[in-house]
Amino acid sequence: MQYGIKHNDRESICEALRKDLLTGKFDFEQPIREQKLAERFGTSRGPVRDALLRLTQEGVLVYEPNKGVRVSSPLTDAERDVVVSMRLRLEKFCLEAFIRDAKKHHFLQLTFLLERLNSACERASLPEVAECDLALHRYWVAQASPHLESLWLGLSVRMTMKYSRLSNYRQVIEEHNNVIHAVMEKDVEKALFYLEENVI
Amino acid sequence: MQYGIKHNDRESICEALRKDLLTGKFDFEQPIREQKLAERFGTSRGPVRDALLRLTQEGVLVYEPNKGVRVSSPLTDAERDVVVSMRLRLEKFCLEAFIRDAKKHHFLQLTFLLERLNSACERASLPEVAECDLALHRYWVAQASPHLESLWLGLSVRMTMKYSRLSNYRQVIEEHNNVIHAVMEKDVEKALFYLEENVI
DNA sequence: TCGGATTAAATTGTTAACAATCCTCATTGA
DNA sequence: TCAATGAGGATTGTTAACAATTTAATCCGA
Repeated sequence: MQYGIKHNDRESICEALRKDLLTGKFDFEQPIREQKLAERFGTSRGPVRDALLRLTQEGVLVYEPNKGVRVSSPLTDAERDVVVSMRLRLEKFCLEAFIRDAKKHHFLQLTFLLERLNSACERASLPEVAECDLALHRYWVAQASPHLESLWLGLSVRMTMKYSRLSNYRQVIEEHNNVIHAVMEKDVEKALFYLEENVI
Repeated sequence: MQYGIKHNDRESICEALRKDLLTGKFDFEQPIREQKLAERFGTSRGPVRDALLRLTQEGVLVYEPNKGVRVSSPLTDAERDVVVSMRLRLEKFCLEAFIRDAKKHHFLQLTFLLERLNSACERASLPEVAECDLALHRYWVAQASPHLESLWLGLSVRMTMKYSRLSNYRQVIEEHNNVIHAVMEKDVEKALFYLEENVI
C-alpha cells in the first residue's frame, strides 16, 4: 500500500493545504476563501469545503458560522507542552506495538521512508522535509493503531505548526536514523528513548 | 453564551448523530447512508456529508473512498488506556487553568451545568446524562483553551463510546459534585484528584 | 465631520441534478 | 457446477445555481 495516493479531490486538497499551512505559507489569523482555493485546485467549492472542514477539526483552521475559516493562532507554550506530551504518549504506544508485530516488509517500507526523508533533507526543501518527517512517524502509528491515526495527525500538525526545528536538516536525519536503527534491532527501550528526543 | 445553540444544519446534525453514536443507537461496523440521514433531518445530502466527515475526523466513524462511512469498531483495552491518559493530561491542564482564571459568572455557569446533569440523572435518561456529562467537562476545556477543544472532544467521544459507566447515575452525580466543590474552593490539588477518579 | 441607515458586493450555506464508482445478481459458457 | 461477465440499481463524488448572511460602500441628515 503505497503512501501519498490521492483517493479523490477532497483528500488531495486537504493534504496540499495541510502542507502549505505546516510550512507557513499562510499567515496566522488570515481568512481562507473557498472560491479562491476552488480555482487554484480546479474544482468546485464542494471538495474545498470538505477539506477546510477537516482541517478545522484538526485544529489548524478555525471556523465561524457564516464567516468561513481562518488560520488558527499559534498555541501558547503551555498548550504546546501538553500537546507534545500527548503525542509522545500516543506515539510511544504505537512504536512499541509496531516493533512487537512488524514483519519484514514493514521494515522495508521504513527504510524506504527514511531514504525519502534523507533525500528531502539533501535537497533542503522544507515542505518536503516536513511531509517526509510526518509520513515516517505516521507509518508506525497507522500500522500499530489505525483507530488512533487521525488523532495523532491532529496532534502532530498542531505542534509542528508553531515552530519547526526542521530547518536543522543534519539533526533531523541523525535523530531519525537513531530511532529507526533501534527499531530494526527491536530494541524497544532505545527506540522510545530516541523517539522522545526527536519529538520534543 | 448559551450552550447547545445550533448554528446551522451541519452543526446540529453532527451533534444529533454524535449523541446517537455515544448512546449506542448504531451497531459497530454498521454502514451509514447519506440519503437516509438527509431524509431524517429534512435536508439535502450536503450538510449530512459535512457532519459525517467531521465525525470521521473525530474517529467515531471510518471513511472509505467511494464507500461512505461506517461506525468504527471499538478501541482495544490498550488503546483505550492511552486515550484515557491523554484525555486526563489535557483536561487536568485545562481544569487547573480554569480554576486559576475563573470569574464569578464562570462558577455560575458551572453550577447550572451541574444542575442540568443532576436532573438528567434523576430522569435516568442515558442520552441526556451522556450529553450533560460531556457538556460539563467541555465547559472548562473550552474556557481554558479553545485551541484544544476539538482535540478534547475527539478523545472524550472515543473513550465514552466503548463502555459508559454512565448507567450508575448515583456515582456520576457524586463524582461530579466532588470535582466541582473542589473547583469552587479553588483547591487545585483536590480538584485534579477527583477529576482523575471521575475520568478513568 | 460624524454616526446611522440603506444599498450593493462578496462570501458562505444549501440544494438538486448529474457523473463516477461500487455492489448485487442473473446470465452465460465451459 | 462453477467462475467470469455484464447489466442494473444503489451509493458516493462533483458541480453549478440559488438562498441566506455577512461585509463593505454609499448616502443622508444633523
